Amino acid sequence: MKRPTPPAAAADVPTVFVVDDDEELRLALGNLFGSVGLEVKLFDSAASFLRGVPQDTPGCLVLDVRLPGVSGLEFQGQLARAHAQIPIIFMTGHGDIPMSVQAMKAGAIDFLAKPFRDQDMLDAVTLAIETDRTRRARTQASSDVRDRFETLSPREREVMTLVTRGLMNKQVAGDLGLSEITVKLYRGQAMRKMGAASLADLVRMASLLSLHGDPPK
Amino acid sequence: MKRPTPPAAAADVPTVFVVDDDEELRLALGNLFGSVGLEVKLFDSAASFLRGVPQDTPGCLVLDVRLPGVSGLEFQGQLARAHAQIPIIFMTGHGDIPMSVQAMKAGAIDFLAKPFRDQDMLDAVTLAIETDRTRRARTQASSDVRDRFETLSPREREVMTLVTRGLMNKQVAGDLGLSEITVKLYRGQAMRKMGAASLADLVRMASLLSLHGDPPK
DNA sequence: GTGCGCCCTATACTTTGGTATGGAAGATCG
DNA sequence: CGATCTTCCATACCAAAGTATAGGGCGCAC
Repeated sequence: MKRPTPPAAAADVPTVFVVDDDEELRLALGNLFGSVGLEVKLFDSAASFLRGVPQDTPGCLVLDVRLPGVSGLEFQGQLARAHAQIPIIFMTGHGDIPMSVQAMKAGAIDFLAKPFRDQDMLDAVTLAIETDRTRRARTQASSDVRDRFETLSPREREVMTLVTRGLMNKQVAGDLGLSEITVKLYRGQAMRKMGAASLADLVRMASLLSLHGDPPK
Repeated sequence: MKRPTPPAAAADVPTVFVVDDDEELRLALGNLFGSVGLEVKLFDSAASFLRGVPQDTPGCLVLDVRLPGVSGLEFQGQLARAHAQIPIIFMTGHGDIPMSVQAMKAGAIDFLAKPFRDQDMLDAVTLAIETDRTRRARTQASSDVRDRFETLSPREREVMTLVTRGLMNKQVAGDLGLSEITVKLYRGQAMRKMGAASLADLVRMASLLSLHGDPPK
């Protein structure tokens, strides 16, 4: 199994991660977010952020575009490639339009030019955290199902796939070269292991797992 | 019924709609898009675009931010409110970062500062058209299902809802105060009218219709 | 080897699902 | 008023799904 079921029950209080090499601004942002009751962690570079945040804490990232080492935009790309889906809010002192557009295309929540108004930053962070919360809820729901699916034996998986496609037991049997009674057996086991109370449930799980195609977008 | 089933078979050749008050640029863009085999229509204002494009032609909108009358950004908002989901590519000569960010947040495909490279514009348009094509395919698939769902009688709809939720016929009967045989009757009729070959199909249609909740995002 | 899990089947039986046919009551519309 | 639609039920019957019990063969790990 991948996820150790109780993943250390990561503190689910949302945290704002600030990455900026300007200490003064860092502290100012720390105060700003602290003043509205948010948890904050400050970093002076992308590298130290990576070092300091191995766990999967919910929250968002407030990132300066110009950083020592990799730029903010490059860092965004790295995170994306690593499938780290933390919402990002950019700040910049010397940005231009193409830069902001690139960041937004890559999924940034916002892109603020310095100096920005405190309220704009707070609004962006609020939205980012809400976004992260929603995404996490969805992700976990589907990964629960995925975990259960992985406990199925190969045959059980095949049967589940065909059954949720709408085939009758005898058709599944034909396709897999089995007898109908065997299909019934695996079908029942799949239902039990997946925790599906009905075929309808199982079909929805199959959808979540994209067993047939991705249409549900 | 809403959609008259055969909706005049709208020409499905993608069209680039250009809205800019600078005639010189309009013509240049017309040539550019024409040279790669795209259909193009040119407009000098948002109003004339609205007048000239009542149908739902697939394609994308290349829009100047600064326009006579409403601004490009306002126009984007208007289209969104009117549920016109045509992908938009902005152009601007005097834009700034907040402007571009606002446009991107509102779903613009790209935001190009003038002067831009022809290739950048073509890339953006290609992506926009692909986006529109995908969205249309999805939309139509679900609206077909929706049309069929509307031909169901109220009872048939109720039965379909409960059945696809995973209830057994007898449970549905109990919930609705019917006899089981009646439920079977409506269930069968619903399947036929919806064109579902199996319960699994029906469940997927129910998902598309959000009969139980929106989870599938 | 012994145990265990997966794979597969069979017999036997119950419960659901699904269809067909027929009939009855109320609503709506031309 | 008759046509049509929706709603509802019954009887009858068959197909499919689901469960239980009992087996045998295979591969892997202890």
